[in-house]
Amino acid sequence: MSAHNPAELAKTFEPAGLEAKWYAHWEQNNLFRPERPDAAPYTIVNPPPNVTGSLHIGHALDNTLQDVMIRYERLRGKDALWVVGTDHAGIATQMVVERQMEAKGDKRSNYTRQAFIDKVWEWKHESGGTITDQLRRLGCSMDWSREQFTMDPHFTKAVVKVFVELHKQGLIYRDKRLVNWDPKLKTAISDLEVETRETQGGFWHFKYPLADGVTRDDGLDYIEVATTRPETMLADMCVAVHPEDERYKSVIGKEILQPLTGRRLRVVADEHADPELGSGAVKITPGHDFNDFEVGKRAGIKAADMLNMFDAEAKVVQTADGLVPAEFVGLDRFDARKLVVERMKEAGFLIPHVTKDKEGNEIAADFEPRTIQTPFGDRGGVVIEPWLTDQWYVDAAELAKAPMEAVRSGAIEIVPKTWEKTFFNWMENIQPWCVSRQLWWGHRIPAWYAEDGSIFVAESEEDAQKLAGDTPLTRDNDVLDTWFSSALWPFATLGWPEDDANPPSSSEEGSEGGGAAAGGAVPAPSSKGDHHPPAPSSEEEGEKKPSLLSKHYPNDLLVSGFDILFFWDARMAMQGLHFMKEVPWKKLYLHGLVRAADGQKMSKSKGNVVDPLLLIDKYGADALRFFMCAMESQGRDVKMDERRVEGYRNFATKLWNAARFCQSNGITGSTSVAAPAASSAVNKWIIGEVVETLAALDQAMADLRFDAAANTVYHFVWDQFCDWYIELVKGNFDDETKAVAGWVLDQILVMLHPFMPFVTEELWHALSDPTHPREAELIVAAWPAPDAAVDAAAKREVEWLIALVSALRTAKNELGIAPGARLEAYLPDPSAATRAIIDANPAVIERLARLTAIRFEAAPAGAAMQIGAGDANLIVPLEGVIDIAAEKARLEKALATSQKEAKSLEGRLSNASFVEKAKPEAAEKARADHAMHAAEAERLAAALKRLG
RNA sequence: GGGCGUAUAGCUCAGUGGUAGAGCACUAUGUUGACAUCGUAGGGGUCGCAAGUUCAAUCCUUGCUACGCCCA
Repeated sequence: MSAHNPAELAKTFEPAGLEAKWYAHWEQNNLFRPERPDAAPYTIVNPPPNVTGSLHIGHALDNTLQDVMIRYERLRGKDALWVVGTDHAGIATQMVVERQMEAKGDKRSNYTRQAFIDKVWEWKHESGGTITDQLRRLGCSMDWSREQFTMDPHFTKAVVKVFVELHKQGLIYRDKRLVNWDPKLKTAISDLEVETRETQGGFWHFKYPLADGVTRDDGLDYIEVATTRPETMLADMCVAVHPEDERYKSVIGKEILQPLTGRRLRVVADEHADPELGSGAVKITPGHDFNDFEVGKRAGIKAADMLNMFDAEAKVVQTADGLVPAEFVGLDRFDARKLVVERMKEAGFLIPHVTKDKEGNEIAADFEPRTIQTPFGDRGGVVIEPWLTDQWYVDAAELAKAPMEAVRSGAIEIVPKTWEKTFFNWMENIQPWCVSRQLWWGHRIPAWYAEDGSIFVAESEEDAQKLAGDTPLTRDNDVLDTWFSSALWPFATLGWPEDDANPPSSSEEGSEGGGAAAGGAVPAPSSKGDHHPPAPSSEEEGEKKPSLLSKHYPNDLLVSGFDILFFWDARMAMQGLHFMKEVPWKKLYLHGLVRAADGQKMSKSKGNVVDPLLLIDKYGADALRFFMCAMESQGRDVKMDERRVEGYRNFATKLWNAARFCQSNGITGSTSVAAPAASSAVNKWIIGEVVETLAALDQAMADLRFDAAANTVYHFVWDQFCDWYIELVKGNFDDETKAVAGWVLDQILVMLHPFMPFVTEELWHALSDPTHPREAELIVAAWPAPDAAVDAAAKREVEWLIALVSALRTAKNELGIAPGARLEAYLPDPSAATRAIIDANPAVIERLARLTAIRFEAAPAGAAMQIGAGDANLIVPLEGVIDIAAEKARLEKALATSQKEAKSLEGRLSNASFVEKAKPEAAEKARADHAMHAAEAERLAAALKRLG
């Protein structure tokens, strides 16, 4: 059915051309999601990349793993849906557009809100598709016909509904509290968006004089306080001491006269003050410090009364009591810090930090140097200012209950399991989630305010107005945290809240590209084999199809980096369970980071980023994908190793050449899913190897062991099929062998397809039998169902031949005999089985073992080498050919090895407690191994003796 | 300070209660009806350190050391 004629394969495998060709073919023919209404669903939603983003190496890992799963399940006959889309990424996108404006000397404030938003949409239409094109280059088989965007109208509807519902349930509320304020971006951010970094700062000590002539028990008329942020003293409201601290007990309740502002600060007792730390007394600025906020509240100060000394850019403003000296107003926070210290020092209230130099002289400094844990905004990169504002909060602790239960009960399985602890640790200590952002780009909060300050939350302005009566309303200016909307991804992308079978899509091309494309009658492979998972019983004619949402929610799997476990995964679990009453996905697979070759985190500033697109250009997408899978063992970061990518490109070439060789021998693709009938041992053997490989592969996939899966196929293709099967059958392409080889090659292509989709699809068509063309593209072919068993006798036979050939090659190599030298062997008294093998395989013995004959009689006297294979010991006369000393050395070395092994096992077997306590199978194996090594040693000793 | 993870061949990594494997690199070599992006053969590891459990520990337990990550 392919338009691509099977033609003779080119001598070299060139990935670039065939990648573009096949991707376009798949997408145009709707093969990423063929119509399979009756098949069991399999669903993954893609972590939506930022619309501003471009493909980085982490995306390559994350999406490769998902594509492998989707292609695997599609091949297994499922209705595999991989939802794709992009995230509107509030801050990031707004920053990109603002930066563009800045470059033109323009700025956001030159525009109305709506005009700016129009500009962002303009940008999105022009440049927002970069990453989706790049995902295509990686070969990702997403359902592009339903591409989503978190600012799509249907998505907005879902976001609004969620907000209104949660508000109704009291799970979203407005509160005045300290938030993490980013003074550069001028917005609140959530605690997760704050990055704590160590900075070099200082610890300043000050005298805070007691007011009204009060003195402490020790006679001092001041309290010493220390701070890392002296500027905040402009908004100090009290001084806290520990209630049990004897030094200060007598002054609790008395007042301090703050030297700079002249504000009277009460001395309060609070356990937050640590007597062991510094002087044991702390100045309290409830409006600008999270700890102080709590102390202030305990001291009876209401949030509304807490003094604020900063504006949105963290410049000093006058406090409500008007006590900030005029010279400070308008200063940046760091300039204010300098001036505060200066003025305090001038007034004699700075207590210098005294150290001694080498000579013992005292040196006084203004402050004690200290490493400070400083909060930075992860987007803006500036120091976060705790700021007292009204914001919207989600009661995360309440929403966290269901996800925790789901993980506990196993309804959500976290893979690898080690992440469970981290998940619980965060969920159990979760804080209210600040979801309002002071931005223009995003989902505007559906809340309206009356003039008296009362709030109306509703799905539309109309509804809000109904609630409010005829008071004029103004809408909340803020938008929601981007993660608030992406938390709805697993169900809002499937049509919630409409729950329509054909939910809206944002893709303009969607309706044309999707559906039953012309000629797209792709057979559902589930009809081809009985190994497929049972499909749900087909609907009655005319009965309504199950909706997309009901069919594909819960999703089967989510694949994400562990770095977004809290940001995204946990929040999806919260919203999914709350609104759908079911888990968003059954399994959560967390992978690590892709690190640079030296183990460092990749970052633009370090300049060590590896561009996956360049790797694709250089080695092909298949090689990069295979690398990602082969390196993805659970629980470890992937270290970038370009040479390994190269190695997997070589692997693709190897397969290519093997296919080319088969093709040139008249081998074509198979028409049967079941293995062809085979009579020869070699053919029976390779069929059995397919059966074993398939079982190992399926197990690895079930375990989500991508490394094991990739390595299983790799070794089968290279070590079994190329190195031995092809070599064993060379020169003997009878009809049975052609059929078996063609079938095996087909199984290889199918098993490898999830990992290397491009080269396998190309070969699939290249090998198509012109008289029986392929029914379908490989991407929608049937997963192997050999319907065959491992033939133990054939396996023994082929393994014996392999052992013989290997032993001969090794011996020749070690004795310096030309590998191609044709020799003659003697095997007196062969076992019946061995003799049968030899009799049945003259061609192999002649061509691979390079033996002109094996004579079942005693060898003539003279120099000879000894070749062991299984129970047989062949004597290969080498009169005049070899150096006797070399052969002796070789045998002695082998003898030593065998004796060492035998001795070690003998020691174990003669240990009474081993025999008594070891597992029977362990003892049995030890006995068998011992017998084997002992016999080998005996054989080698005899051989040595013959050499004299 | 709390939590998690990692330490196995020169490098990147698998793995198992019965004394270790892969890819790359390295050494030697190039004969057979695809493949030098290849073939053939080979060398290479007291499985971080110490103690314990066990007939037996690279694997289990504890401690230590080093590195990494997350949280406070």
